[in-house]
Amino acid sequence: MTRPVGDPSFEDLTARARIRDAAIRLFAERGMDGTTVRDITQAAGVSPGLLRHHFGSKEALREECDTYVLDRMIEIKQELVFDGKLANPAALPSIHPTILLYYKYVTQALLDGSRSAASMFDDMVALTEQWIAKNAPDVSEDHRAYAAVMVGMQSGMLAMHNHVSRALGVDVFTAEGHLRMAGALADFYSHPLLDPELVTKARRAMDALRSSIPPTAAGDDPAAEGA
Amino acid sequence: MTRPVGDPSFEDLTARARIRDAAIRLFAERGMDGTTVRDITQAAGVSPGLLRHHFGSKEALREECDTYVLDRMIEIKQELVFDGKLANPAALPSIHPTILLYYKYVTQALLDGSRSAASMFDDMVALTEQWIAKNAPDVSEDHRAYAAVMVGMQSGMLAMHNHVSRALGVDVFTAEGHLRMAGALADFYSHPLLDPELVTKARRAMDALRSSIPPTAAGDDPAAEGA
DNA sequence: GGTCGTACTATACCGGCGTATAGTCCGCTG
DNA sequence: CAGCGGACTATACGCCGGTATAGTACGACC
Repeated sequence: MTRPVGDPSFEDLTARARIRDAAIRLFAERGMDGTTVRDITQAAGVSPGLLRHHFGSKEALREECDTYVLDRMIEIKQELVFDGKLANPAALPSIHPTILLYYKYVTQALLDGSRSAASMFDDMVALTEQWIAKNAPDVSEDHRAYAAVMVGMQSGMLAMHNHVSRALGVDVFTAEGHLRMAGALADFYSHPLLDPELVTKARRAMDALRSSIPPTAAGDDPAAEGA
Repeated sequence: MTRPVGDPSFEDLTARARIRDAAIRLFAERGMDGTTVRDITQAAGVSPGLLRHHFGSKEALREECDTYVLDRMIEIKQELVFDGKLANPAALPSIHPTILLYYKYVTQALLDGSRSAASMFDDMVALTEQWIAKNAPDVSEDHRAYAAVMVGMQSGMLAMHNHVSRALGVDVFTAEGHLRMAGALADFYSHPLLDPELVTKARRAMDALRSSIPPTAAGDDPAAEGA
């Protein structure tokens, strides 16, 4: 009831920090819209008014959580790189369990339309594109699309974490589940699944289609939804 | 204002069908929680009460939309396979633009926690697992995880469609954008990105970690959120 | 032609939401 | 000790969500 705090550093168990931490956890779990101000303050053990007093609004709190989580993430990663504790980022969560929560948070933030998370996404795409250009330029002719798809798939898989977890029988946001997922991911990256010839044949068919498609398409187009 | 209908088959422009179609479009666009009953009925050009009259509740409407979309999807795919119009499912959207809307819908349904969509996900994982066991058993030792990750990545990437689209400069839910995405995806499947030796080395490090991890982990664990 | 069922509207209800405001407690400073 | 400011609570306001209900228009059937 009265908020079980784990191991907060001493000067950080102020009510303000408790609200922020509760918000991060709840935003990560249920998303921004799925979390009410009252949920947060109840989890933090304070009154709803205090949230407004400290943060002004729910939106402002969200932005503060965004920057906080993002800062902490790069902080943790740099720290680990400094200590040289690991070469493989996939193994990171098993060392620093809090980062799994942050992964979850950022994933949700992407779905919720957070601008900070979106720009982080863009940064990752840019970095991936550079990495490909330098280390594996032959994997695709369209480096940009390749990078975007890769980042989108990785973050998207986390967005589907409950379904993936259900299929796996393990929560991918636990160290154990995350490792299993990372293992499959490694296989994915290292072994070609499809025959390249078959793919180029398919691509040729796609190219043929591309020229012959009607200009209209679905999506947010208000027309063109048939029965 | 009064609902621009595209090309509904005649007996299907009943108000009931209009409500369903509007709901499908709005659910796909904004998700279940982001769409209000009044939004739907306004888009369908009817009064809010009529939704309740025909469907009973918003939740019941959602379920009907779910089954409708899923049925239509397999119907369309079977039809296309029957006609032999294509061998490559990635090119499908350019032929049948409505299916892009359905893709979007199912993706959102997965995020919204729809049971029908979840069981569709499970089916796809099972099918993928079988396919791998038969056609590419050497890509991984953990066929289940590989299949789950693969399906999760594909559907998840669509969940991140706005971010991927932003990075690409094209909406991936248009025929043009979808083709570009599919192209990158094909590269992804056909060319190994990482050196297998490097991966097996990383995997060995992961195995070492797996035995030495603390039993606790983040996620929905109420404790263990540090400062 | 009366009645009955169905499609449909108008409007009200109730709860939960984010937010605003008034007020209390309390440690610090002059 | 007076008072002042920040942390914090209690409570209320306005809005909007899904839902419920009463009522209307109209075609079908006996």
